[in-house]
Amino acid sequence: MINSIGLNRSGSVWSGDGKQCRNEQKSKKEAVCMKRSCVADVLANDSSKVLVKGWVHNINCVGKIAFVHLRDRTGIIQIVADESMVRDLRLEMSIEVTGNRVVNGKAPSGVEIHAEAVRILGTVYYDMLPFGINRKRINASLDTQLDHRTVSLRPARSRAIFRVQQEIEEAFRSYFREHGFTQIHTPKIISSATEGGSEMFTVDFFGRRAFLAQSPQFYKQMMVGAGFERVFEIGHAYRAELHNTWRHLSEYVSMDVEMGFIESYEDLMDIEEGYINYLFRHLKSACAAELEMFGVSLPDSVEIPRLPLAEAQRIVLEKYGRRSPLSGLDAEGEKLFSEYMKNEYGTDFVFLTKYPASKRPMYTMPDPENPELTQSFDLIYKGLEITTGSQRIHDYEMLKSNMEKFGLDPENFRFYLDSFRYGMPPHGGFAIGLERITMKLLDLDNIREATLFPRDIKRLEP
RNA sequence: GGCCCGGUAGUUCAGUCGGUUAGAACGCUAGCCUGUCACGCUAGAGGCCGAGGGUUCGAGUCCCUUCCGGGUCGCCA
Repeated sequence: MINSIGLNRSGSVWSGDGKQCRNEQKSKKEAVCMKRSCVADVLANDSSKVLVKGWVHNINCVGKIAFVHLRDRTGIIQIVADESMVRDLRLEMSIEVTGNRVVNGKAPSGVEIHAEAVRILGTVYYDMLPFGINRKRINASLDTQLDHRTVSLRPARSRAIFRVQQEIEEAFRSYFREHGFTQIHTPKIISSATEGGSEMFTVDFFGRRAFLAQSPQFYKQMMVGAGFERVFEIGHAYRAELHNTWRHLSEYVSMDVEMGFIESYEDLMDIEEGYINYLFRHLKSACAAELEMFGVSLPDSVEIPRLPLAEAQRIVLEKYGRRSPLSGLDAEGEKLFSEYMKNEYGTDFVFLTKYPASKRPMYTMPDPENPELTQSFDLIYKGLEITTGSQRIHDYEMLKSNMEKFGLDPENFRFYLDSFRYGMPPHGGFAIGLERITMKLLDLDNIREATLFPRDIKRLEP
């Protein structure tokens, strides 16, 4: 049943001739008493009269009959109303609608609401939306979308990325807790560089020079030594590097792991491989709809090949004629090598091991067979490095002399080094870039899509 | 930061050899249309061509500077 009701700017309901009429008063009263239903519930559950709240996703008038698509966090439903009832609606207003739930094959989702009353809850103040968001894809550049983040996140597809990201984090937390790890939070304002120093943000800390942590490295190692044995942290890391690429952020979420009493760095790869398998199982049940939205199907189990970096470099050179830098593979090399692994072994993942000592931080354990190399690894996923890890040096004297070998003054790392004087066990760890794994899992083109408010060399707002 | 490419309507883009009043699609506004779902039809509004300087009778178009964006390298998750 469709009534002729107009709306004034303040959002109250009036009849067409300006007199508030009894029926509408009644339905407004009902709206106040009724409990709000989410769109997904209305679609799923059989109930005659409903109250829904959400945003105006689309308005489409055919003669005197109006089709308004209302979007809330759970979905989109079609509202059918008289054209006069929705005359004052504009896209993206927040509204509430009371009406009758009707099963109708002609409705996009099979169910629609025949409106009795429409009320504006939150009006809009724009001449023009910055870009359309009610089509299959947003037709605006990523940069434009990021400038208007509260608009670009509105389509379900945009928000689905962060639902998946939440579950990646959730799986990380539950997997490592199940394996005896303790979640920690370490300081982000720190006094010294962990691995270099040039790429850190400086902070004025009450007149002293401080830095934003580029990694929780020192502190997570110290917590292994402090008796936790196994720790993990999910927190921001900061990099002041002067690059602007699809895979870099100045502020990103690092999922860090550090594990004591290991036999070798193989233990670290074992546990990370376990996490990847756990994660995929978790996502398949927790995010089935989101994965489908992105056309992603995950394997039931993943076995990750491990091979030395030098071997990968040789393959990239021999198969693709591309020379690699000493430090590893460049972006193109990582892509080519991932292609090779996909074709030869049918896997999206590969552990590259034994990076050269000169290209790894001073705390990395050298390879006993070749001191030029290290007990280290990267995890490459779909052509992108998503993890760096290694066994660490746990002997005080060895660590101290390695610092000197790297041209660093051990005095500058006193607080870190001192913690190695009290029986530090053999240990190691790794970190997974949360936005990177999210991006690759959903086959996104740019890491900024997997970040609510990305920070990069050019972007400090919003 | 180095190198390469770009910046034209709200958005995404076209714009020939430097030459009249700068175009399209979507979006927006008004009107018509009772089952739309990329609705349809008619009309309309919307531009300091990123900014600044230069060459020229004349610059969206050529040159310089600068800002912004895309790619890439070193580095990294």
